[in-house]
Amino acid sequence: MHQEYSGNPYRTHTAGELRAKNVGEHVRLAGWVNRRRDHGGLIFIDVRDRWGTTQVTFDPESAELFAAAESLRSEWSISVEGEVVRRPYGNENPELPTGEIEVSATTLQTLNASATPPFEIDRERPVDELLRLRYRYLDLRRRRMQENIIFRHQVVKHMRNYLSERGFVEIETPLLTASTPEGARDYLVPSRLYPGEFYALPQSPQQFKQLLMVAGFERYFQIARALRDEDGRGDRQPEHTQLDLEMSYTTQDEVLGLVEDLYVEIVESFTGKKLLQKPLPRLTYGEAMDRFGTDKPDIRFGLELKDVSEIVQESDFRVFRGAVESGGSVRGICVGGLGDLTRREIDELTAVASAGGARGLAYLKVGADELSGPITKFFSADEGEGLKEALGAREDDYMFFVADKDPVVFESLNRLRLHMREALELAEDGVIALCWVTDFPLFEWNADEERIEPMHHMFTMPREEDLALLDTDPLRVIGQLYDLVANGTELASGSIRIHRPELQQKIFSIVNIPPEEAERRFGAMLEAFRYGAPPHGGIAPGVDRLIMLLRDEPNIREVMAFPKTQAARDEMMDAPSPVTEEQLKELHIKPALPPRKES
RNA sequence: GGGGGCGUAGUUCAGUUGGUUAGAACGCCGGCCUGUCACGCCGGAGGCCGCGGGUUCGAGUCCCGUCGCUCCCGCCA
Repeated sequence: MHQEYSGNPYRTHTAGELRAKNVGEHVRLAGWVNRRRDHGGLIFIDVRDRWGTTQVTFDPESAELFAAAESLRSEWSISVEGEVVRRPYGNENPELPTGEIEVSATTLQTLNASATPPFEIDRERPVDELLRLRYRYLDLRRRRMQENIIFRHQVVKHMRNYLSERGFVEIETPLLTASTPEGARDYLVPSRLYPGEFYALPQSPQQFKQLLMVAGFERYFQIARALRDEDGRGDRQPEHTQLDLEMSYTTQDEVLGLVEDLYVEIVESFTGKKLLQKPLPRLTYGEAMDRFGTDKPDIRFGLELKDVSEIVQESDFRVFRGAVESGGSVRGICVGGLGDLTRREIDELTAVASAGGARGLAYLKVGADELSGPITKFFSADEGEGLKEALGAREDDYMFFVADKDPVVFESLNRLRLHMREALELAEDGVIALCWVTDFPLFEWNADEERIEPMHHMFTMPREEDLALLDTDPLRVIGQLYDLVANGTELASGSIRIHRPELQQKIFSIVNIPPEEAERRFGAMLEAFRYGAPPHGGIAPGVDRLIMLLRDEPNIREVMAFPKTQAARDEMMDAPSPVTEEQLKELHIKPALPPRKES
């Protein structure tokens, strides 16, 4: 793509576009000195800008120009003028799109010298994270980061176009809003005009987008920042970006179809990756748990869970029998290709399962005729055959079992399954397995606090056919909830919302929020619903995680321009940082602790 | 809040059983070089071994503490 630079004093072309057809043209390039190769009587400078690099040559005919070229150093900002010439025969560089030509310099302008960079910009080599973040503007100059950030722009632009074409309106919602505790910890902003009171930065624009449906925009979206004051992870930052969207008079199928088409388009037109399956498979929550032990299944590989409770409920193995008798289950997965596991390896796998809560990991190895392993003796021949058949086990396979309450069994076998994915490299590179998980329970039981909690949030509409259950057995109510999952990570989460105030009130009472509190926290929404709020629903796909997935980046920092450290610091701007006493005074704040010592 | 890994030259790292002058590569500086593109060759500078304490005749190395980065658990609707 050639942009028009007429009248631009710095450049007539970018450093990525010149080809053999430009030979003979007089051009001007602007960019950084990527590399200088000084041959004494001939100097090569690679000029780098966002679009590529072009080799510029300086010969000693003009002593002044040549001397100027000799003084150039890495990362100096220059503008250079000259003639596009074909490289001498045999000196083309096929690695470079501009490798057939070079620019023979006639004038050189140093726009700005550069200090020696703290790390090498032109080399893909690991650099300490802290250093990268402290000099993020230099880190971002590196090819990989340039590509990631530009790729991100293209995907987001596609999202904007896709939704705009379909009648969606992009609307900004406030950053300064009210705290609604529950869920993640809020970032708080003290108010100057209201002593002792605080704004909160939004964890999501949830209430605003529902209010926009009441306001009649019908189709809303926003590339929205979501902020949460929780500890970081490789895929979690204090602020992340969501494609937040909401529709009126819609259904679950419509929302799923809209997002599915968008994501299939994105994967197919922006990457060389293969979608495992399309249309995207839809699993109910129950099915996902039964088959994979998680509501975020990685369906790129098998090793599915099988319930063997019935087979072992009368076996001599007390651990299994007891689990079934006390209302839990015994489930297993069958794994091939492990060879003969050592005691130590078994211990490692047991530790993996234990991390999920299991008190142990039982296993049987399948031989030609018989089973082996420490628990073999507890099972009759019929039971052994039953287990093999249930798990589809063949000779040399290992069958692993966990017996406990269902949540523990699921979590432990899920972890074991994911461990096997890494250990046996079961997930094929370049394949993206997108799937929908639907029909989540509306509520879950919080055993610690002995109360009912919303699984997603309290604005989720129950399934029509389950409305009656709200009064009798709320834990059995299925919500119109859906998640988009890719290779085992959650990419999006959404629901059809409640739009009638009396139903919303009922939900509040089930999760034990008294009317006064509901009024205080969600008053605006309850009030709004009284004015003919239309049925509506939406979803909020995470942008950062999507880009990570598409770019094969292992960390969310690689797809964000200015991320924070794991300890939530901005090392470049030095935030958070102390403020003046005046500022605090204006905000009516007195720190209870002395400020952090400078290190 | 808890657990693991890491912290040595500007950068990425090596550094043996605790041993005398702490190394390499890249980068940087100087010199030479007219076809390189990770240019080459010669020379040079560059170290609070994260910080503090301890053990020892002697600590980059062992011990305690602390700070930072990172990965994970908790947490994250």
